[in-house]
Amino acid sequence: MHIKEIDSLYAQLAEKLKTVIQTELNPGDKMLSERQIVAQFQVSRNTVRQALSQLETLGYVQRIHGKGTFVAQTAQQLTILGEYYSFTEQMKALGRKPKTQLLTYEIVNPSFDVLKALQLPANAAAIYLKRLRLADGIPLMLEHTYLPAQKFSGLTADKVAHRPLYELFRTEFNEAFHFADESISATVLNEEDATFLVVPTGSAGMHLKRTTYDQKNNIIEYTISVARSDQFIYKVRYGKR
Amino acid sequence: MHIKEIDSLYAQLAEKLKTVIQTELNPGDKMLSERQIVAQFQVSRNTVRQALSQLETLGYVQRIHGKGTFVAQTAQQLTILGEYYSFTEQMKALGRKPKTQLLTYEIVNPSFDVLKALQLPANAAAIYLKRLRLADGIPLMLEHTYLPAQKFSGLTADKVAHRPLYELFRTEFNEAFHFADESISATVLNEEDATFLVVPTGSAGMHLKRTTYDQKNNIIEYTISVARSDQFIYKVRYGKR
DNA sequence: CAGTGGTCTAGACCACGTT
DNA sequence: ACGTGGTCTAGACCACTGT
Repeated sequence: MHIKEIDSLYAQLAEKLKTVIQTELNPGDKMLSERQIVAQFQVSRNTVRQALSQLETLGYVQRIHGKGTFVAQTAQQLTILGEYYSFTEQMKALGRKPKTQLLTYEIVNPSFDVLKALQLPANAAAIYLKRLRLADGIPLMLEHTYLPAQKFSGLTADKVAHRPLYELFRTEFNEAFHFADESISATVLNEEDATFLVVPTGSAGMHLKRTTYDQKNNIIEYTISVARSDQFIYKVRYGKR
Repeated sequence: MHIKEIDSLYAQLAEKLKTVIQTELNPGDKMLSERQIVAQFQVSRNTVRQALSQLETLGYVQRIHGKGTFVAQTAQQLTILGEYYSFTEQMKALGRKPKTQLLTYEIVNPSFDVLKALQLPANAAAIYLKRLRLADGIPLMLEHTYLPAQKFSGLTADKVAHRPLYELFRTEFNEAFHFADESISATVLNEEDATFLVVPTGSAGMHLKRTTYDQKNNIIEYTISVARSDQFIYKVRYGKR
């Protein structure tokens, strides 16, 4: 095996730079500037930028406008248990300072997909919440939550902004978490999501869609989340219980 | 909200092209060539290529060397249940033709991370399997599996190549799946993984790490998988059982 | 063969951060 | 003021796909 293709110039350059990074430099070190690489390797600056772009998307380097190119710090990823239902409690258990920003509170006529997920009739209203979850000030995930408006008619923006959702379910609506279905996929972050999560457009992210059921097997919540994949790992256990 | 920044030229161009794609074209349609865009929008070809690159990583278009740029087909993603333990059985249940290619069979002295995951002493050997999973001929995931060599000493390459691993566990070693821990994260695919999965380097992918336990709570398997995120969605259920 | 995307060059100016 | 990465240009050649 190990068939080596005749690579393009920038791919060769990226390989060379990768070697330099791994053998001579440490995380956080500043490396050669683009113009220094141009001079040293006798290639055009566009070629250098192609090589550096590849190294950046693969997570080897980080480029900062006006400062330079740096060997990437490998961030410590948080391990989040999938079945855990309270973000706030879980963050506290991990010794992190959780924060939830309520960005939007609206009564909406949801799209067909959302109606289907909530198993609501065509004209039903839903409460839409857009919330940003942070740990130690670092944005972790952006959540779009839809709740059946009829069932949770007393749920005001003020309440949502100051208390955990699952706590409100229990105390104000006598609804307890029974089980949840979650689907997980990976995507490249678009500009809007990337802006909220403070990462470059094109970074890897996780898409989580969760449907939560109460004790009577009614759907009480449908949440679509977009998460920074450099900041957390999702952990799941199968089988034993 | 909706603060609009003064974007770069290529970002503006990308936005214009996106509008054209969404209003005038259908998936699979061929769109303007790079040189046609250059002529029509009065920008340089590099700028056009920057815009198209962005649209490609965000999944709006697909560029094919020698043919042209096409509006992306949104692939039908397979829903894979996380707790299911046999790839082959699950694919059959979904009506897909599964195939597993055994790429590597080796007895190795695994790295520290793998030893730790398998809870083996420092000098222990492991069986290393590299397998590519396909459905209907499309590569889905690349699996790196490590098994404790002592426990599975009779497991030959020939057996592994022709029968499902969990079946061999049951029939030849009297080891049954009890439970598994799995961690899930998203990354951008590096060149090697992307080559096996037949997607462009830099596409989004999922990293799955699974530790499987038998009835006596001994670890019988540690598998690191890299999966194409355009081809499948991982589904998990919490709580009820 | 013509047309397409892929790579590469040499040079220019802009925007940002530090000194 | 200076050096950095970010954007943009105009032009060239290569590699691939179809006719």
